[in-house]
Amino acid sequence: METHGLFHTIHQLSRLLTKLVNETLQPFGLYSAQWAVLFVLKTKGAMPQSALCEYLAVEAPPMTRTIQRLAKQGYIRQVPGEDKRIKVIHLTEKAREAYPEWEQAVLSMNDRLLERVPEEQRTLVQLALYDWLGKLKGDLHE
Amino acid sequence: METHGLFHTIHQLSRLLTKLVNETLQPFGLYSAQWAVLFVLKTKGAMPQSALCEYLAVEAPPMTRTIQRLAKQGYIRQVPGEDKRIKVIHLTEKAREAYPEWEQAVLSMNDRLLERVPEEQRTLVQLALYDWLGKLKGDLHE
DNA sequence: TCCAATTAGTTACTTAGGTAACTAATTGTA
DNA sequence: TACAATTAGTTACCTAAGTAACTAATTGGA
Repeated sequence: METHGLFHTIHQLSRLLTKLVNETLQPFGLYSAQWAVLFVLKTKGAMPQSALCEYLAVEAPPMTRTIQRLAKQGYIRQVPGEDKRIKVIHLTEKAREAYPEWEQAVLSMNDRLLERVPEEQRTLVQLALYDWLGKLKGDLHE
Repeated sequence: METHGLFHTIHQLSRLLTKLVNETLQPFGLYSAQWAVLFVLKTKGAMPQSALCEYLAVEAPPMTRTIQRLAKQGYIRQVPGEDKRIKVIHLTEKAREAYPEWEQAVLSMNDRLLERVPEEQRTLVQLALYDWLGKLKGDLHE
């Protein structure tokens, strides 16, 4: 198991986790990319679209699409900022009402996914990956 | 940094790694999904398309597409098996000739990506993730 | 033996992400 | 101040992976 093994494992994990979250959210008509946005808005409050991109480390075009779908579903509002280029994204009342149910489903799924990983190991892996990601992103901008 | 953090980190890593490999392979007109197939064929030898799917943990339709593109580029041949449903995928001579150059580029990129991660930590994370992935896949089939 | 069930692969359509090229608004500078 | 450069967001088109529904070949059971 050399470098290929690690990369392949990460890709597989990423795909599998997305798939399981999608299954969890299916009853609510949501997909993982939409959930990520809703979660950030609920946790951090309303923010410009560009801030959502930065926070989720996603380029602008996919964010535009996700935002547009959420708007169509009535879960967010796009409020023009005083800088007229900016769209500030707000959760709607409809989203705030439904949110606890979504969150409950996702959190209990997450717990189920992680219950087989010992707490200590989990933290260790998390820190190591986070650190590695940071270094990689740092390398890119130099 | 709770469960969301870990999942988000894994997704970001996966996307970033794919992106960097794609950049590495761009001069050769290859993409990461194609490289994965070429690597397996070179390492394990010719095999049916279904075996490639299983090995790379990818569903049949994306594999069909990748195979078709590789065939169009002249890097693989699809040889009908004695069971006429099966297509056995072989590397062509053209692919074998170019392979060392591809491999050199990818391996040196991989080394560069991992050079900032201490050897010991790397092994530890690799084993932990591999173990976790195995448990998750096990849970699915029960 | 013959027909139902399974298997290998394909086709059509979906989510999710990326880059390049664009528009409109704003900022900075000669 | 006027115009160039930058920024926010969109549009068009790309890779990559997924599901559902299909065809063709093979296997197994009544």
